[in-house]
Amino acid sequence: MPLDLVNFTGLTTREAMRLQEEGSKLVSSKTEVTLDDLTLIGGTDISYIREDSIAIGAVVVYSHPELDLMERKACVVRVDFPYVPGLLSFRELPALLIAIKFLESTPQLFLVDGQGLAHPRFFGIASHLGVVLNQPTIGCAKSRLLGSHEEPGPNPGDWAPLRYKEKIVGAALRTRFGVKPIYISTGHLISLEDAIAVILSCTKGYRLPEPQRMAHRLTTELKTVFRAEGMGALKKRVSRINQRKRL
DNA sequence: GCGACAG
DNA sequence: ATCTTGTCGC
Repeated sequence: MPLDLVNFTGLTTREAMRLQEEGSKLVSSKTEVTLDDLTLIGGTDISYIREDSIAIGAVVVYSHPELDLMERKACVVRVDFPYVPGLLSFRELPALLIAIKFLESTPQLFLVDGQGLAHPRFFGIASHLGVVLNQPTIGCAKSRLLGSHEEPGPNPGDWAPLRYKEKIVGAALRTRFGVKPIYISTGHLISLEDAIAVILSCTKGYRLPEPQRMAHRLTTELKTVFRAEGMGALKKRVSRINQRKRL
């Protein structure tokens, strides 16, 4: 029986780590989509409400290189797996997959909040999502999970390799002058160099690339609806968003 | 044993 | 991630 990288119910941390070791063998760093062929790019994010037991997942699609918002989808789901450094995907992937299923368009590449290759077993959430979807993904994290690097230059585009166990697993990339760098690592079907180029191509003066910013904005917006009007209003809002084809 | 530790 | 007011800087 082939390994199940989607159903995590009842999974122990030991089994989860085992799945990551197996999953990492399926990762490819061969670029499948170059900047010229990239026309639709997706961004994902998750927020939590009710003591971390419920997640609000969101995915947005942007045109490239214009960077116009084309579509957005969301979902509200219970989360069972706790947050454990190194096992993030088992907690967040379910919500991301549900939101992505609602998409009508098909982005060629997804930006994921978290690491890809820059992971203890080289299978962070970006790699995990990429293998499950069999599509290119890039890990775009706001902080470091592991590895070391020198301080990248101060200008947008400057970056320094992130090293872990003698290997370059990612990059500390400066996307905005004088602001803390973000951590880029390959998820699946892309090289680090191309991943950096993609990130820079959709960054508009803010620390995070546009698809990521918008996904985060949507998730925060929905969380506000919950706190102000409750679960009923939140679910209605989500279903209303999911009915719209585009914006 | 101790510190680090994506979201 | 989440809990939170004011505050320093471009």
